[in-house]
Amino acid sequence: MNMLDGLNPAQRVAVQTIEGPLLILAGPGSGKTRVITHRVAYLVNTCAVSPKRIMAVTFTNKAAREMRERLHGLLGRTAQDLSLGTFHAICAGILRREGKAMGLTPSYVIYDEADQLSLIKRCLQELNLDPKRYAPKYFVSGISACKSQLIKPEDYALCVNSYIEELLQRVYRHYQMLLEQSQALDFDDLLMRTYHLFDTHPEILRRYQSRYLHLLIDEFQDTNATQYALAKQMGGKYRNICVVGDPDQSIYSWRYADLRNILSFEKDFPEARVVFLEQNYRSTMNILEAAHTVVSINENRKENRLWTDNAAGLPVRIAETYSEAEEAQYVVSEIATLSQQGEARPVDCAVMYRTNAQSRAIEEAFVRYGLPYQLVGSVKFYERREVKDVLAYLRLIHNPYDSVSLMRIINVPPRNIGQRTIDEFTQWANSQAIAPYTGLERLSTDRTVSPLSARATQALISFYEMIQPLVKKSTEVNVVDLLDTVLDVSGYKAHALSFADGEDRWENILELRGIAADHQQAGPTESLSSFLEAVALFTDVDELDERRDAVTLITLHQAKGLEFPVVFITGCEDGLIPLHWGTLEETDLAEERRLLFVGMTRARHRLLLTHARKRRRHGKLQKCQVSPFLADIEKQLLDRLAHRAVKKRAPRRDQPTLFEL
DNA sequence: CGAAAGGCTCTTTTT
DNA sequence: GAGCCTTTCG
Repeated sequence: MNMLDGLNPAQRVAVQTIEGPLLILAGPGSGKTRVITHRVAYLVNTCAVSPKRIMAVTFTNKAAREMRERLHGLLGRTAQDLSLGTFHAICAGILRREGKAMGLTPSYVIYDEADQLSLIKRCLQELNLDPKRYAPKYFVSGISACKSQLIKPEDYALCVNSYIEELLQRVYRHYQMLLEQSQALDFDDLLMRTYHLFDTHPEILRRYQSRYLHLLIDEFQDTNATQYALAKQMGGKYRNICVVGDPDQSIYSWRYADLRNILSFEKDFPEARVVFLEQNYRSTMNILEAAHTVVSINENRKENRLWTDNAAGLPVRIAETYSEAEEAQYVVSEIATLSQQGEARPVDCAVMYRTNAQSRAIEEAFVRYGLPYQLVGSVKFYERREVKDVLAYLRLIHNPYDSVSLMRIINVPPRNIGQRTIDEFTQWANSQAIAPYTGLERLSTDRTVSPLSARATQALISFYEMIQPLVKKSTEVNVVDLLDTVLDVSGYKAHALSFADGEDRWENILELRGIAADHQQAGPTESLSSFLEAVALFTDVDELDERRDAVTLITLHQAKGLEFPVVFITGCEDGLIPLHWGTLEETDLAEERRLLFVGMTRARHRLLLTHARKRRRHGKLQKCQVSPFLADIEKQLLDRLAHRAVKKRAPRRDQPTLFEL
């Protein structure tokens, strides 16, 4: 099969330019995915490059999985040999194999944001800082900012300018110390520590550099400085680095993605070739024009003028509603009508919003109408209490130094280890400069060292004596058996079931058990490891099920990379799009425009933008104005529906409510 | 010492 | 409106 079939000239150049650095600027709907997969297939089939020598980096796990599936179709079994995943997943693997060189155990655990937050709180406590005065979240994001730019605590010490920065420096240093003690890495560490591993161990870097003949990075506009530095390291030998992205779709600067990466790629690699993919195959001309207007207002853009052969299509609709409830009704009734008329099935439709909080009203309307829907990532599975608890047991068993997990479950279910006991115990462990688990170990060998009452000491020792045999067992049995034993021995099963919603909790635990069952390939330790790693890096977009005939409810951010025949963007109001909150931080209007651009360009045939006059926010009813971003769109592209007209289309809810806004 | 109830604050986007 | 923390009660 010829890998160039069905590609336009620009796409062919993007596939065939395999020597040296290459920048592919790919607008929305320009066949980017096709180009990337065909490029990899071209390298393997036509240029005889071994799949083992190709690394492709995607933004989400889902994108990685889909790419592997497509490549499996083009290449067959050998697609398994490609290194394909997110930066985080790839780095997690490298550190699993090579971390020993810098004192990292292969059973290290990955801390998610909740774990980070709880560790930060512990830092504040140990540094005698009042968490009410200094928001823990501030430190989480400050540390993340540092790590995204390869700034270590000692580097940061050099550029401290204010008291709060001084505090950040101290918290950062302490936090890193605790992470190390816990043999744990946060998301940013996965990247930063891989960079430092390569930086301090040239022999390891050389191995990876020599292995990867070709490097391909997707969604390059949303990479941070650390990720770019990693790419330069790994591609340093052959310089066959191909980056794909679109500056207009950069929407993660709040996560410290750095647009400069893509804007200055040509300066960093003067020999780079640049390919523009400007033909859009996805959207109607009206949709494309309207979306372009929104983003074209931005200054300092790299103009990428999209065009399409598609028909003008329907005008973009802007509909005003009275309240968010009416907005939701309108959306649902429009979808119901389209569905009845056979114009679109529910699965063809997506409802997008800026904040997750908005999904609630929409969801209610779907329930009321009995229309099937699929909510992406709102009640996050891996954030459920019971799921986190059970995972904490497994993590602790896998890596007993993991102090966050230990603290989480030491008294869950209740086993008479109260806050006071915990505080005194931690203080004692800290004074001995040992990890909490080591402290438990010591107490059990010699309880006379205990600073606590005999009763408290006994409770701690009992906990240790429950966990320790499980640690041994974890190297002998598979994940599912281990999980079953944990649920039994710890009393967690009974604990979960004892709640009013116990059945639901147990269901979730069983679901987790099912996921664990998928990881039983290798030996016990490896499968536990791979299960915990997969779980840590999993995100909610990953579970979007395209086979169900249901409407997708999704945030604008999560919608990146997806497409739907019919798209609703709700809450197109000043304050929501663009989002602005208290006085704390400034709104990046350019990024807000890009976000709306991303949302609009997800639509193939129909695009409907809705805004409400009144909306509940922060528990208060607020008056809302239409988003200023819509003002510049030319009138002939639009079909404006005033509130009165909307009301006729959106029949009243079939159940009476107490308060009509 | 631990559990339950009430008061408090804070509300963006996610690997 | 929700989750977190503190207070109160057992």
